[in-house]
Amino acid sequence: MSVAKKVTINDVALVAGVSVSTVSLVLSGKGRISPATGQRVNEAVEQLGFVRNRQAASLRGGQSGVIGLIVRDLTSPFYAELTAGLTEALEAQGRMVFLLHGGREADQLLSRLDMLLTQGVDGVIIAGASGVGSELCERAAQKGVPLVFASRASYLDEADTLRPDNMQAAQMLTEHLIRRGHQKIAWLGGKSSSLTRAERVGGYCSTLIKYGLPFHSEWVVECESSQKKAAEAMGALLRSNPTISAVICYNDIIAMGAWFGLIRAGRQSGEGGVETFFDQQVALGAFADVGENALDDLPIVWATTPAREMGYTLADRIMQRIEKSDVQAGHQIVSARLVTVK
Amino acid sequence: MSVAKKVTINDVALVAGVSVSTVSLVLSGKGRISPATGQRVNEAVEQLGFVRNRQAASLRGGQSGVIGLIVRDLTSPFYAELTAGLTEALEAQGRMVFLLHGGREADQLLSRLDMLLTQGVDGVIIAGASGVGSELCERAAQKGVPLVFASRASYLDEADTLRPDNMQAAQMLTEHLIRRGHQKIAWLGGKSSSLTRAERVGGYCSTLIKYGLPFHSEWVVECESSQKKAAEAMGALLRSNPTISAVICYNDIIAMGAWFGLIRAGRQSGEGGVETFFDQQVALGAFADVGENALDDLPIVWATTPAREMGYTLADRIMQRIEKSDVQAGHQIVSARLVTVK
DNA sequence: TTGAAAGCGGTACCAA
DNA sequence: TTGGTACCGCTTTCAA
Repeated sequence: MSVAKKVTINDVALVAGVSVSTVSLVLSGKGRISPATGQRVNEAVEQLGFVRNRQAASLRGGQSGVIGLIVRDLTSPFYAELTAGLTEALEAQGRMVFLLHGGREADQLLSRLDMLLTQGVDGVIIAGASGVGSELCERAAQKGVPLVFASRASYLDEADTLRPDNMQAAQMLTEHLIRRGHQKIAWLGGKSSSLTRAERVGGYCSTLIKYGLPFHSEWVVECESSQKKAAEAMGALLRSNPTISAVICYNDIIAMGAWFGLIRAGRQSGEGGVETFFDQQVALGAFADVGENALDDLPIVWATTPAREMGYTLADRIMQRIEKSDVQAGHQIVSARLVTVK
Repeated sequence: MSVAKKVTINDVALVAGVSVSTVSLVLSGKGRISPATGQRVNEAVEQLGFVRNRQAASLRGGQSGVIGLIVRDLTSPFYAELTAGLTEALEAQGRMVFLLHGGREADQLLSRLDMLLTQGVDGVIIAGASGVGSELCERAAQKGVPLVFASRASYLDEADTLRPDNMQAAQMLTEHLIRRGHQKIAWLGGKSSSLTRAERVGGYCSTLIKYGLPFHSEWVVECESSQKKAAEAMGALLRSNPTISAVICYNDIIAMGAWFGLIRAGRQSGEGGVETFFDQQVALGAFADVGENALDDLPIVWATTPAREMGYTLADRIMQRIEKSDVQAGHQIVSARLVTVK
């Protein structure tokens, strides 16, 4: 099959017996065109199988209908879900996203941004940046392209930012356990360099204090995200602090590991609250990026970050910025939900 | 900060004291330009902070440097990884990816393809399509845009396709268990409607037969991807077939569930081979989408599908198709690897 | 080696 | 309500 000669508005105009400007007007729905003409044009479009070339369209001045997205790590379920949400929302509006995976370093990010600017995007979203905002903002502003950041923790001060409410999530989780009767609640997982973790630990800590419960720094255990390591750390924690009755896990992997640790220690988790089991059994709470509905065999209370909704919200936000250039940059926070596996 | 007037090649030409054509030549490295002129132009570019508008560039005839990618489900680790690999490879060449998430229905997919064609992409990749190829191929061919499919199983006959070698993966896994001394090997998980599963079960089955081992249809258990369900199914399976000494799990969730099932049945898995444990313990093998290095606490043999490599391969393939239009469409298969957690 | 000018496919302003 | 036409930013002959 040979490549068909591309059909342009000129062809359409010719077939419809009108001028190119008329075709353009019909296409964009602007200007008042008579129904009859509109009809004729549309028929010609149909007949010729014409598809409008957006590159050319945006060249003259219009929008490209394209949003650039730079993601740090698409492999992480959180960002995958966020990306899915964003593209879904944008596609529903007939827009598209350019996907780039961003480097960690500022200049890498800058070069990615330039690629997007080069392509004439209407707006840019950077997901998972960490405190390298000002140059980027400047560059984008220079081009008149709105820039929005999305991340897991609050890094940037000066920019338009969307992020999950890690503190609230941790508070919710902690409070849930407290309501269940737990008083000695420990923390397992995450690296101390993680800002997300810092915020979560903050929420955990503040809730303990709020309820007048003890907060020991030895009860906050660092641990890399490996089941094996988590299981070991769990064992060690319980051995040195046998009275701990609940543990909050930094993520799903830690949670699985913690559970294995419990099994080995013969202290399987139960959702039953401390009053029934005294402190024989240990309850588990954990953070999850997405609805971990597959992990349904563990009696764990999950605090899920609504990554998909964040994607939707991002779509709204960037479109606002694009349409009304006077929208103030600011921070926006998305709340977590509690999910109890039954 | 006010939006700086965009700088074009005209500005550059003006500053450098040359014509726009010269600037264009310098930019694209074509035509023989004197070092001195090149120097001057580059300085002007630097000074003005000029970035070339690719839209305009591709409008005139060149390539856009953009590949369209339609993914069925970015949320699945397999496709997330594949997407990451693809964008990584493409970005390294200065190209970019348009990301769309594709619907299941043929016409949805077709409209997505049109969006991409509208934007003037150089090529299109559809990941996770299932047997709706011909119209799509036609449409793309009409526009002269190469189209490549990537999926988890072999659906399409007529198109350029890349997919993992599910059979080989299953054969490898099964053979590994057989070499370990297992003779009664069961299968757990997946829905019978899944083509991927069908291929894997085929590999499992053929290997059993090849080694003269028994193949019972009751040993092939369907199960949805839930830990709880998998644990229950595992228990039931072992109760009615106590001599089974190894189980191959359809994915990581099933594997975790299966392991819980083993624990409850007191038949924890070991990698030790049947000769040591007789059939007291049950060995576990499983398929995983990515290197599940986080799942390091279970003695499970994993067959991992190299999703990332598939992304790289896809990048190569589409670029070949773009550069040499005479490349024959065909099927390409990517092998799995065995990973033993130590 | 460099410059002038004609597009690429549309849009948008101004006339008609 | 339509048509004419000057662009958008860049590439690419064709001359100079």
